[in-house]
Amino acid sequence: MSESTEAYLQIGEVAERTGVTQRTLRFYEEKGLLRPPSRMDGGFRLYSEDDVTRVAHIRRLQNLLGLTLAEIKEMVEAEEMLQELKAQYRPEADVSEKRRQLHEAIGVVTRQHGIVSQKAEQMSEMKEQMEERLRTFERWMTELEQMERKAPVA
Amino acid sequence: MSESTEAYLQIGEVAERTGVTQRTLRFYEEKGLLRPPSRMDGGFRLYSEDDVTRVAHIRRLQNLLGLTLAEIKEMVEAEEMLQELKAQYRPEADVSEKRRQLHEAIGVVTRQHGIVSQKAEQMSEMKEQMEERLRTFERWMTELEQMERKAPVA
DNA sequence: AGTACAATAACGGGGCGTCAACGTAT
DNA sequence: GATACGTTGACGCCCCGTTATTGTAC
Repeated sequence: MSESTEAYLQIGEVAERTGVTQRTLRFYEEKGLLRPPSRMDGGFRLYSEDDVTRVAHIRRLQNLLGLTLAEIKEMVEAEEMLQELKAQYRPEADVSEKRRQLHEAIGVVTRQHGIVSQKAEQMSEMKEQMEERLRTFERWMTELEQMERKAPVA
Repeated sequence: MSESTEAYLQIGEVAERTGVTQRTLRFYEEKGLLRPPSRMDGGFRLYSEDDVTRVAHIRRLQNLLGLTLAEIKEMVEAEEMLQELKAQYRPEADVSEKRRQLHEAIGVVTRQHGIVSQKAEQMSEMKEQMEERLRTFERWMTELEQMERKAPVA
């Protein structure tokens, strides 16, 4: 169904598309957040579309949830297990082992979901507060303008 | 109306109540995020309830919005201007100067509000995604359990 | 033979954690 | 005089940004 044998990206393109620097991509690799990509003969890194997705995911976990790279690494590893799980879906292998892995993955995502829910709630609180403050400011501004009308500057 | 002349807190109590370390409190002071508190004769820092509020505010800006301390400092300074503004509300002083300050404060809060809105939206997207993933996992789990029923382990 | 892009190595900075050595006393 | 709490350094870690130097070619 899908064609195009050359979906490979160099580090610069990945950087551009994900909004991180090349340095960051190499750093993530060094820390085990990204699997070492394949290389060209000259040593240039060749990334896949999957890698782009991964980076985007990592960034959301960092920016939105404020997780450390160590925490993110755990999650990323759990996701890899799922990849395996999906890949070996046919070969029935050890079913109880699969159950164990799946259970762990559910745990990870459930924890993530808890964090997101909590943060989302705090966010809306904060948003409300800010909106109220803005309304107050606008009132003050109006009052100040009326003062200027009654007692002009000079 | 309010009594109790001694609402003063030592650094340890502030740390406990705000959930940051003493190191962090001293660091914020060093960086100008907290005004240097008063001191006892021996040199111990004495914080006010206001300081506790400030710290909580700073932390929300850090954790929820992911702002840098430099950015937070700007905001904190804008808030101080507002304190003045409120305090000098009677003394009519330079009205156009007040307008300028108020205008700036409105700008700051508006920017904050923009960030919050955007993040809140991304949050709910993420939450949805996670909920869908969880549903998928549960389905898989059910399937696995059925497989075990048909072909028991040993 | 020049340009664009990539590779590794190394130093630097923000935001604290973590001693160490020493002074105070809610 | 022992205990809990506080003070100022100073060094270290994490997550990269930023050169600098050298090699490769989607």
